[in-house]
Amino acid sequence: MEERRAEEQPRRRSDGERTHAAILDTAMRLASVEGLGSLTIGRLAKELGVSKSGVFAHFRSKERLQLETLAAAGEVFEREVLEPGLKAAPGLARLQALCEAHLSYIQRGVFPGGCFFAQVLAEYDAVSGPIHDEVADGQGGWFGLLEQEARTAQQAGELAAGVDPVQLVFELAAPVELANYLSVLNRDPRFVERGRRAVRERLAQAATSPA
Amino acid sequence: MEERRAEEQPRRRSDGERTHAAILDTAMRLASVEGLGSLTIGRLAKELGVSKSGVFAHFRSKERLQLETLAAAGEVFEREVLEPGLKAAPGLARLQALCEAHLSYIQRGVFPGGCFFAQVLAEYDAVSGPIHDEVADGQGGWFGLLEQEARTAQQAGELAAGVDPVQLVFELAAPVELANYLSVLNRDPRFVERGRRAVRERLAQAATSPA
DNA sequence: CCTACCGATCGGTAGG
DNA sequence: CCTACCGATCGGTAGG
Repeated sequence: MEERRAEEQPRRRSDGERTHAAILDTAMRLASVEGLGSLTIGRLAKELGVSKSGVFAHFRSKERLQLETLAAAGEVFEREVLEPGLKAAPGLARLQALCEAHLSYIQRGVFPGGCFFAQVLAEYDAVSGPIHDEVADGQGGWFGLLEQEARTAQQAGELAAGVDPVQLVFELAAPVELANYLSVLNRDPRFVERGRRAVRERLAQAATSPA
Repeated sequence: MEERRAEEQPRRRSDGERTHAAILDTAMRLASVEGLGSLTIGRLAKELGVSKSGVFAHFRSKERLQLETLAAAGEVFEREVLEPGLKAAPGLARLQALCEAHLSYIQRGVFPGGCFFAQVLAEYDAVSGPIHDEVADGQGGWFGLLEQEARTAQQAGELAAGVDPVQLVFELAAPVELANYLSVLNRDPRFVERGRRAVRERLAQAATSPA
């Protein structure tokens, strides 16, 4: 028997699921600014106007809250960076599109504190534990994807034979990363433009024909 | 009347000054790993085997402790990066030496969590206040120094006339920054080598004669 | 989802 | 530098 839900469409998700998602949404915004370690259950509760144990019940430990927040930010990254970037054709075009999507996501201020993963990377790079490991995995996956596109580009003759794909990806990701930190630090989007220029010039230099 | 101090040389500094310096030393190490915001007076006290108020008395507020820790880290940076880098002749040689000194300081693990300023940059880029402002000033000063050397190099004909000194410094600093984060994240010094290679190649490309 | 509570720790103060 | 203390907040639990 089908239930009639015409008037209730926005409620296909249960209230509990919607609250859960709302908590994670606030948690992502807070953590992008102040860090995942500064997230506190009480602070989130106040921000959302619910009781502390009301928030706690959704996660059962602070670490699970942190890990779920990280996973939720991963979904945002996929939607805002991977999805638009992957629309480009494999190879050089896609490599450039992924870098540009990353820069655009920084420039648009998808997270108020800049790139969520740049924040937690710096925060957990020297701290062992499950968050460190998740961040390292995510970072490795992102670079791996870029390297794959660089190899595809090279096999297609779009990149010079002498180019090292791993080194190239390092040199493309570096200005994007710095653009994020400096644009947030100085509240100046011109740093994103510097990153964009660096990426374009590095790609043009590695390409077999002028871009 | 001169006091005889032959046996007491290491005590030219008073006990209070030595304790103060010892607290800051521990604070720098802790903050480079866990962040300046995670510094707590109680934690420092335990680490040093003194009472909480014993530590507190040296700084009178947490913010002063943080700002003094930041200033102490600045002195380390001057000693470990600026001083060796500035020994090189002004211009291209010095620009390269400053980048190399920065990479070496990362690779040597002067701070256990990697570059102290990379840590606090990411931590405070989106958080307003005196720490943010100090970090922004320090970052601006460092880039300004590098840009000055780039201009000197260009005026001396060591860099091509078409090179934008500000953009060049951005593109030199970016791989150093990423090298820091990735070498710490993956506990793998080969990322420092990637940064070094990127800096060398970028400088060689900007130079008027092959390096 | 709530109130009420636990022990631990926070930054900071008083008084010595 | 110490002990002793303050109110606030932490993560988490009990019981509903």
